[in-house]
Amino acid sequence: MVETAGSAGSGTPKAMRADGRRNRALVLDAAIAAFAEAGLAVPVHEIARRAGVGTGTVSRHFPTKEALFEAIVLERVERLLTQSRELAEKLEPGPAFFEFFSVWVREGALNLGLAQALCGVGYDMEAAALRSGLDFGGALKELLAAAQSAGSVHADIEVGDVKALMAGCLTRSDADEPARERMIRIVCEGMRTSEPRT
Amino acid sequence: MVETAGSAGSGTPKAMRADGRRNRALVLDAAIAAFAEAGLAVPVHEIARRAGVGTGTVSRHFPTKEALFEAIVLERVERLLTQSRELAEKLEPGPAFFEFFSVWVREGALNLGLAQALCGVGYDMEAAALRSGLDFGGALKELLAAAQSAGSVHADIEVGDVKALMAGCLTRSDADEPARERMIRIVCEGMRTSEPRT
DNA sequence: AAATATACGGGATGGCCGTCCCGTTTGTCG
DNA sequence: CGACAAACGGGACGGCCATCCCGTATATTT
Repeated sequence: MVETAGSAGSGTPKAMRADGRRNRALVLDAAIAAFAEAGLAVPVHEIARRAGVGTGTVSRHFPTKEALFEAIVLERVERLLTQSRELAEKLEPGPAFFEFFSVWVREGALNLGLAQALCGVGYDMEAAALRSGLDFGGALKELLAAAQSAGSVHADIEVGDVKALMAGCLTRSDADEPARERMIRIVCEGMRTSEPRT
Repeated sequence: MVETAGSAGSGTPKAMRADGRRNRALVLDAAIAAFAEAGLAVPVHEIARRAGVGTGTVSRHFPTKEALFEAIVLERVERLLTQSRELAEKLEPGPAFFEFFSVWVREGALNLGLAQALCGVGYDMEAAALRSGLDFGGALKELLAAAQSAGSVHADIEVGDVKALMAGCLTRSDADEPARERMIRIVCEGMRTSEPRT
């Protein structure tokens, strides 16, 4: 299940009806599952069906399909950004950067919707995130710069390169877990200045 | 411009009218440009408009949008496969493999349609190619196996990994040429057993 | 328990797009 | 030059889908 409160946490505007909260949560859960499996392409109709509600109920809680998608994706982005901040504190710059990369790929791989958001397929996640005060690009930029200053990552690599390769590791239909790890390793080794090779 | 003949080169079934050939070529050219820019998402109407013909003319020459897309993509795939066969003869296994990878990425980067075909976005290029006797997967597999036998590429890497990473280097909206080369280098270095670093 | 606002469902609406059709035009051959 | 088939154009059709609307059902309040 998911948080049961109203959309924006600005006070309690009026107190929601109980079935309202319940259905909202049902829709969110159904949407999370549906988007994870089929990405943005899933019809709203289908989400409503899964949630066991009418399409009107979906529309009322989330005015557009994009709004629903965004609510879900941004929540996940926020969690991952928090995680990345912790990484930056606990680890050396190099490992922090590589771990950040791996975490995002692993998470995105379980979630077609997030992967599409990261790849910018039909939805500009970064812009939406920025609108909500979540600076994905900035976080990546900092970790990359630190890792480069520490000499762990080739100096000529740019943020966009990393994002694209991240997306690359996600754009795979038959991604079983070992395959994903191999791809992560390939890209990380390619970015690394020295080569430990496991 | 493009080849002006009828679809399958099996003899001359009936002799096409001159305007027929001309319009067919116009449609192909327009479609090549449109698919390269916008990928499969481009509406057939738009292709017709660009070609300066009616939508009916497009439909008549190519019964479905997919058929048109396929005609274009497979022609390019064929050329690239020929090129890859030449690489396999002229170069050592390792360099041949890396060059193959680079060539496909460079080519695909100029062509959103081809990139989508490679990534399997809404169209299974490999299956279509196989139907036409073009074995993309097989060619890649051979080059990879040879490079691995020669010890140039990590032994645990699989064909699917390479395809996915190839796709990854293509899934980038803001791909200027140096960025593309950086990504190619990153991935190739990551796959390579020893690390020359330029 | 009655009153009222809130939420529900799912059909109606409108837009987009691929494909097909048919009245009209035009190239080709005798 | 005349006749005929080939090709054209673009409107019609049908399917898909997001969004909106409104009569009905129900939670909440007094």
